[in-house]
Amino acid sequence: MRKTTIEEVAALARVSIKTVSRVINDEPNVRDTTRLKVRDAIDRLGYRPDQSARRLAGARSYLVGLLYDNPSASYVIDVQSGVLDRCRAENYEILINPCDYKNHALCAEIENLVRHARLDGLILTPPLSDHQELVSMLRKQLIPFVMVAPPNQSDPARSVFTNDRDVCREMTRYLASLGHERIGYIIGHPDHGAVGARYRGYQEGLSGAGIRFRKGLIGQGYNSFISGEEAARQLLKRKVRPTAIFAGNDEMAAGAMKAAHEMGLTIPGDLSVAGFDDVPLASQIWPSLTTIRQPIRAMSEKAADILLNQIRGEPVNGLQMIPSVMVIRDSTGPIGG
Amino acid sequence: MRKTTIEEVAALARVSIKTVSRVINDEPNVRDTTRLKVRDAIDRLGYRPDQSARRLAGARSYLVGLLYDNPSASYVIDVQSGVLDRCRAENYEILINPCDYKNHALCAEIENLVRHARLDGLILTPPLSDHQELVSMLRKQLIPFVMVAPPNQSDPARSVFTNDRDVCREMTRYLASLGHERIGYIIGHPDHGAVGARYRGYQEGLSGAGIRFRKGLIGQGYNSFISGEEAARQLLKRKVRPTAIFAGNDEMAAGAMKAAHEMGLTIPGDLSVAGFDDVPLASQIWPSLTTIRQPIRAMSEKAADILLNQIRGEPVNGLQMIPSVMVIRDSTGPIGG
DNA sequence: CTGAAAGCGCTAACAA
DNA sequence: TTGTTAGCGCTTTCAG
Repeated sequence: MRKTTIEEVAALARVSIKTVSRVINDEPNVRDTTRLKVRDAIDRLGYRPDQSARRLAGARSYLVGLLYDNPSASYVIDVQSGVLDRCRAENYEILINPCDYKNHALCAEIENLVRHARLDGLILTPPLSDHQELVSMLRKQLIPFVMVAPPNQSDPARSVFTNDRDVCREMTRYLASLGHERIGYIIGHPDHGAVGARYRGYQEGLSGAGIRFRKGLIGQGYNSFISGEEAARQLLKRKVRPTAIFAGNDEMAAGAMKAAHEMGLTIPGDLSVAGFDDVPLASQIWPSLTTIRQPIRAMSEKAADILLNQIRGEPVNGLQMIPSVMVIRDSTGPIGG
Repeated sequence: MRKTTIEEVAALARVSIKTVSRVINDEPNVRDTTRLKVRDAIDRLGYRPDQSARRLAGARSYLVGLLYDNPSASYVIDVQSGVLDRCRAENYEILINPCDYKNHALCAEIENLVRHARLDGLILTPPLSDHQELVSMLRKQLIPFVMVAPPNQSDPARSVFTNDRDVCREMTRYLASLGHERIGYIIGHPDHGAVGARYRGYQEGLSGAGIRFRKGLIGQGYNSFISGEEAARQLLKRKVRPTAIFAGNDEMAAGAMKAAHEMGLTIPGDLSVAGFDDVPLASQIWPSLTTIRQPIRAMSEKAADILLNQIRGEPVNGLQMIPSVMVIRDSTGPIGG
């Protein structure tokens, strides 16, 4: 069974192929009755336009690139499925493209990729959304793009945010409400844009609860398990050790838990631990991790929406913010509990 | 800067476009000197053929589909990156396609996908490699495909294996060598083909160590954390409880660890636990999990190789087996240790 | 509002 | 061993 082509649709609908093309592309200047007739023929034949032919003939490629350099597999999978859903629904394909954000030639490579694969647009996820050089290049080249969780709100029309800061403030206050006063914090990788917002949320949470900020309770991590473990070990070795540790992501929180275990501390009895992201790990360690669920899938769907609109030249509505929510599990509890 | 086309290459090399086409496609019947001349022109111009045009004109699409329905994000990401590497190197693109293996219309959908996207071939990962209906459909339709870790060796030319059974035997004997005699086993999801081989390896390991197989030490899981937790809880409630538990994957092993912790058992003091896969979780829980590292990336690269060869009609060499290896960490130790 | 004709950049026959 | 000529299925002019 051969694929049905635009000609067969045109024949069945008794119009020219150009009219069919107009209908396919939602172009104006087609009488409603004609449009209906064509739509009907399309349905009856199960016709779907050939992407290669459209790409070759037209200006658009119906292809968007998805750029990522994220060590968290579950993050990437969530982003992919969100974007896939949206794009397939609109007959766009996605080109997944793992990157190395430290690669000095990254900009050139991406520019090349866009040109060669004729990408209609790009979706950037952290830490690529934080890559200033890349972002300015795209702006300069007028390449449509959208950023998931960029570090600031300077380009809201091309961004999807979550409320890192608010929810971190909330988490800190929650820990305080359990009686904790020495609440440590492990900062994430400095190259990661959301890191600042989360840290600020923590600080605000402290002051909101009337707790003094202490530099000595802050550790620097790099988003990895091992970095969290090391940072926590330092914090826990102090004379006045924290009774709670809030880490900038779940991997570091898990590392902190390991450090605590190895030092003979029980969780949450001697130490409460909280993370951020709600990766699968969070519910698979013991005790299960109190954390913050980031709406990754919803954010990526929204990002795809924005990008497709942008590509079509349609207006993009206001600030896109999808809230993260706290998930309280077993790794946090009342002080001395 | 417009993209350079085959015509410009032909002009520079002073040959016809057909000759350039022959060189691009590694076709025979081109004099070596001509081939060199053309290659040189291609390099000088930085020419790369337009995929859409090739797809439209030719029989091949330079597109392969990657099918998966796997809850483990790290597994999928590893497969993707292995396949991507190989395919991009050969100028093939991949179409990632999450599936639902329980969907009754799956076969029809895949058939449709192949036809509509004009896929040159398909890579199946578990549990899709175990989907008999799908596999026979592909065979019948003469659609090139390759299976990662299929349930049996009935079609070695289209398969990449690992030595599940051998390495599970080895792990079981390792546990026995630590003094364990009551070694429990949690079976994975029955729909998953590798499950049988792993279980058999366990049984062989027992008899190899001179330990009697006891039905009462076997639990049925479904590859998920929670199923492992429940199965382990049953096993540990028995009057003569196991001193070691070997689970068919890491998630279930983590679930078993949770059950043990909640029952007040220490690991590995009271209970040794081992898993399979070496997902990131394995090194991020406490104590870190003794497990078996599956060479997912290497297997998928090999799978891509096999598929591309098959597509080109080149011969496929013998049985492809890439061994898994044991990774001993802290969740296993001498009995009563 | 609709249609005819000219490509997009390449591969597939077929000729030479 | 090489070149010529038709398309592949669609979008884009440009004319009606």
